[in-house]
Amino acid sequence: MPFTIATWNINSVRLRLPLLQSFVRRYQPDIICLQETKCRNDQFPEKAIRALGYEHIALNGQKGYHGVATLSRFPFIQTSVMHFCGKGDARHVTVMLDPSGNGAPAHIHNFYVPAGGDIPDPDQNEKFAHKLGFIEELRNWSNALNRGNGANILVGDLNIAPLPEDVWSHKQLLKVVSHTPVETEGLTAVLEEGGWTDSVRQHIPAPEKLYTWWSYRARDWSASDRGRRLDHVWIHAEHAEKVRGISVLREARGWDQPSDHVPIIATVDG
DNA sequence: ATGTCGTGAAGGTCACGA
Repeated sequence: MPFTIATWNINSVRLRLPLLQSFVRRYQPDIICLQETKCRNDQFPEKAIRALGYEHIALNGQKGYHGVATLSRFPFIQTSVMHFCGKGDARHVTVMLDPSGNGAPAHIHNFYVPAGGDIPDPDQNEKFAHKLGFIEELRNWSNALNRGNGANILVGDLNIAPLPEDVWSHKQLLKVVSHTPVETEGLTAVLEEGGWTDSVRQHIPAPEKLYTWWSYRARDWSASDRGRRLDHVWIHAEHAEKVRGISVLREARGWDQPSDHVPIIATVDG
């Protein structure tokens, strides 16, 4: 049986709990990977989320910033969190589950890569240095990953728009953090060396423009449409055909009190 | 392109991160 996985940078799970509830009622994903939950684990609205049908919740939160959570209708066989760049930042959680019960459990890796600040120079900007360091550690982790029998699926807000068609203007964003060559080449190296497939672009190929984030600062986000594709769904190439469909919920940017990111939903053969 | 958000600690607004 196919199952669905959503990834969504929700920009505060407590503020947007009503939005999460209406998202669930409308789309009923089996697994939801959230980023920027912005709360400690003991502040996470677990009861409300269990009431939505997600009995299994893996948390890696911290006060005020960052934070990831994976919500599931299926039980976890195992969960783990990693810390990158010698920091305690809450930017990763992996869950292992077996939706089809076929003994080949899937690993779902949920990431929130540092945004990287404004100046794209690691010598002038510690946040950009942190972002590059994080990508390097992600690459090492990905290259060393034990693949096992089941699929590995990597999702989240990677804060990098790798392709020219992943931003509203390739030329105008080459010096803007999220689309600089050192970032796009770094992320592409993680993808290629790790043997991953970019499932979103497999289903919605370039040169079609595709975005998952639009700034809050635009007067009219939809009319100006100056977006970036910062959120991703990857699967190892040998399992790529298991991803049957991808939908990027652009409409979610127009919901009341929206996140600046929209959800992506992947349908996966179990 | 500096416009808008969310959080936290104040303290009835601001600094910070995005």
